[in-house]
Amino acid sequence: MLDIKFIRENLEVVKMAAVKKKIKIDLDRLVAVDDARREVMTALEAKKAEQNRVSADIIAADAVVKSQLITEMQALKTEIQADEEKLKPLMEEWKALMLQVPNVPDMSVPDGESDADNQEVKIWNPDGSTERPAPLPFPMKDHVELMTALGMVDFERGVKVHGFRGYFLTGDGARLSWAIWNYANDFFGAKGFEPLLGPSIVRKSNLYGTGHLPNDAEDVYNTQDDDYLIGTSEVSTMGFYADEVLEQSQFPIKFLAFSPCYRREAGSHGKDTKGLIRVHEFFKVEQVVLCEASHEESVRLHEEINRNTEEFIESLGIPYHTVLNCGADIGQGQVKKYDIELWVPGEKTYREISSASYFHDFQTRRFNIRYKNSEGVMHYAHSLNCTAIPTPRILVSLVENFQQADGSIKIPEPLQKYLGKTEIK
RNA sequence: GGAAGAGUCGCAUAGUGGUCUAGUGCACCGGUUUCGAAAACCGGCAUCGGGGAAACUCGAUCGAGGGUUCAAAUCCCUCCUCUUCCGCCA
Repeated sequence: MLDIKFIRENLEVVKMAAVKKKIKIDLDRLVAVDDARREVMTALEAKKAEQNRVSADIIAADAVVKSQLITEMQALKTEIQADEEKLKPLMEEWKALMLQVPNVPDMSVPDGESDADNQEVKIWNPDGSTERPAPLPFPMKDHVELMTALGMVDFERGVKVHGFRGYFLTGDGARLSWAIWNYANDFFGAKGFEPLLGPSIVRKSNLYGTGHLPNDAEDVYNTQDDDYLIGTSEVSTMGFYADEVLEQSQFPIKFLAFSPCYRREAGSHGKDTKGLIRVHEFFKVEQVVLCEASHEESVRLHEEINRNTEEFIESLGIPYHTVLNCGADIGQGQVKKYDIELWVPGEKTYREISSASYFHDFQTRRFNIRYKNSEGVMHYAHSLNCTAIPTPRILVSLVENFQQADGSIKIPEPLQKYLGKTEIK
């Protein structure tokens, strides 16, 4: 949500933002509706002021004058009701349009038509080279073959129980997941993140707050009670402080949230039909940050949380690159986004593992999360988030990159103590 | 799932149709006093929206949304949340 005042005063900037993000919205219509809304509101408020004034007279008046005034007010009431009826459809259209307005992307966000236009800003390899990794020096297996052979995953029974994209993690697949979660908790905990386990069934309002609704409705599961399953713990974590006034001294607030994540993956039925890359239900450890309303602070923390995840991946020794997402590949509320993508030898390409975004006050306006600064002035906080680690997707790169010629998997050093062994075979 | 009670400004509370421009206490901020502090006293102290250069002004907000009324914190309806009790349950 942007401030209507900002939209009116910077209309061309917001129009450019919509073009850059490939979002279709009629901003001239919004301004016209806002004009009409203001006009009706001004007339309505003048009538209410009159009503309030005469109300005071009615109390003091004698019986004759009183009944006369009441008759007058009955007529005024009809007019007020008529204005309110006029205002209703205007407000509905106004709100619907306001929910569509994109946040303005940062100057540094490149133009582009799709994720193919994201800019690679970094390539990292354990050996220090900055080239794409070479093929493995032996006939390699993909993660489906590897993990099935090692009893780490059971797709057949997963599909039997859940259907398309169903899976069970079994044996060392499950153990490795626990090891990753525990390692992530320690790793990010050492960076000042406070663990948070919250609801994964939430009220609709939280998805409007994060910006997942109204635009991504088809990708979200809901329940017969009109509650929704979260696609990321960002949703419930942002809701944590909804409608609250925080202290500036609390900032930056850093949560490490962990939750199951549910995504319908509508519109991607044909993609990634095998394996653990794209599933309906997964788990994710997520960095969620609230800070003071300062662009510089948002930028600083954005770089920081993205770097946190890079460091986590580096500690595991998995080749990755980082991309700066282009305008078409960043969400409605996001100002700027980096994706970290891990090398998947079986596909000879990088696959997204993490997404770091900042929103300025786009989300906190919708959630009504504010704080008083040192001068006692109320501000909306800024919000950011970045994936710490998703499972099981991380397993794909992990097992494929660490596979040995004999089909066993070497375990990265930091995970060994959490898993209790140095290899899976 | 059932029953009863409750939701008022950061906190605690008053307020059963018009004198509520929502009172009071605490907390907080400024001042007087003091060597300094405490206490006391004086003053300030919600948010959002419209108009205005500003002083200011108008409106909205008493959990949310509707309704009754000339007029609603107050009456009615629906919903949400919390508390207590019963039932069920990990």
